[in-house]
Amino acid sequence: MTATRIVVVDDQDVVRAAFEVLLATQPDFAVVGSAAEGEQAVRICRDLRPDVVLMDIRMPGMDGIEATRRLLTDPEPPRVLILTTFDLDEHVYDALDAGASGFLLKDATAERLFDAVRIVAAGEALLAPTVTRRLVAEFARIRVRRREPDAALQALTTRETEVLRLIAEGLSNPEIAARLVVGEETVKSHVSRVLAKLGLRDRTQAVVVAYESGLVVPGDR
Amino acid sequence: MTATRIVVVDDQDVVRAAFEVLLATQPDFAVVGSAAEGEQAVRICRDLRPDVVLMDIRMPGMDGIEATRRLLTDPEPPRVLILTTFDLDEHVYDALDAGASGFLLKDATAERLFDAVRIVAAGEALLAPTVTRRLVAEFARIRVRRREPDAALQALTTRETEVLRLIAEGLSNPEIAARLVVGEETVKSHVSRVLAKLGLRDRTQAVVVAYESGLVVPGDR
DNA sequence: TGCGGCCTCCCCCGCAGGAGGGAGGCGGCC
DNA sequence: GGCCGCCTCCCTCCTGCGGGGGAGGCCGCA
Repeated sequence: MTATRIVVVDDQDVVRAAFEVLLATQPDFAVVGSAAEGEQAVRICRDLRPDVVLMDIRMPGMDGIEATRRLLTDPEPPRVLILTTFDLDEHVYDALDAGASGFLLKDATAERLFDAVRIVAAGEALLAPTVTRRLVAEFARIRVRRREPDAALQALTTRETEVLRLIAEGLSNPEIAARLVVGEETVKSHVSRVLAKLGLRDRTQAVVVAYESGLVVPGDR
Repeated sequence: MTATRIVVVDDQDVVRAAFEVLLATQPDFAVVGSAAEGEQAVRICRDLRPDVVLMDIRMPGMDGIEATRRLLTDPEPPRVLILTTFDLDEHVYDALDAGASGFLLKDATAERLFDAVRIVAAGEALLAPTVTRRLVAEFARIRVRRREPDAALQALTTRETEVLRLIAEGLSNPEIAARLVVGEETVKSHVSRVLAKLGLRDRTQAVVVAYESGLVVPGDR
């Protein structure tokens, strides 16, 4: 098996050199190039086609996030391993969005760095636990909501739920009546019962409940 | 530095034995125990206090997900590395939710397994790229919406946006007036201008726009 | 200096929408 | 058979909201 081809991107010469030396101690790694800035990194990777790019975020000129985004547009992009000083860095999510495969704190041990590069090169993703926790938390939030709308909504009849959903589309009573092909009076009594059952004052609050309960999900229309 | 203490949980004796032998080849690993089922795994971990648990998902009796959940209730829980046969396994998200630190395909190479254990032991999280991609995609969906609500909303002044946000909380005009410490008439004119600028008929539609545009995100309250 | 945008407050008007009743038809369940 | 829940429709009352004006004060910009 051939060595993992690596490019190091960091604006600080010392840091860059340190990583290069460190990585060179591993027989299965080959540092094929380096860059001090995003624009340069993109150009170099286009030529050298590394397997993994160690990418600093904060750099003069094009930053690591944008560089990552550019790199990922390539049909056969390298894996990008982001190096951050603080793992709570705001940019972490932007980097994920840009397509980074992982994060590593700059103060990680050499062994950790080696493991990380190998993991990322193999196509896995590596995340700091705090990041994962937040990601998972966000994700769990969506899923939980998606499977069980909300206790209170269970009290509604199918027709009432239907009406609530239409309210949450911003329809007026006459419009809902037209949509359901019933009289407006009918709609009004449905609406009244929905509000009563949910303990709400007006249809505006009903819309809020519809969204917050997960009965209606943004973007589903 | 002491060896990483590992417990292997898998209902198939052969698999369990294979992992034990494999892990034993590494000087920095120490397999301290194993279990064939969730209940047993929880009990064993309580006594042996391993650093990492290699956990199969599908098992008779208590499955890996539930076992993970139980293990994580411990004040100083072990890191759980889930072993799946297919990384598209439905349970992946449940496992993340339960607190697993990572996933590994059972057909991974020995080196990958070793790296994975070390990574997880160090407190990082390891995810298969497909899982990460889906997680990040979900997450990005939320964020994208969060940073750039919508073109039309840009036309609103800060005060108008503020009012829209309060409308989207289900507040009436008098309530908004109280909240902003201004007259109700003021609120009415703000509301009117919001509706006019966004081309809406009533506040109900304004709530819909607030959610659909991402100005307001379900669960943020 | 004047202009324009924003926030503030005020007026009148019309109406959709919500409260609070009642009532009939239909289906399922006991 | 009788009861009950759901869907349907009807009535009155009235208030909250939105439309359509106007107006004054403040600030930033030209």
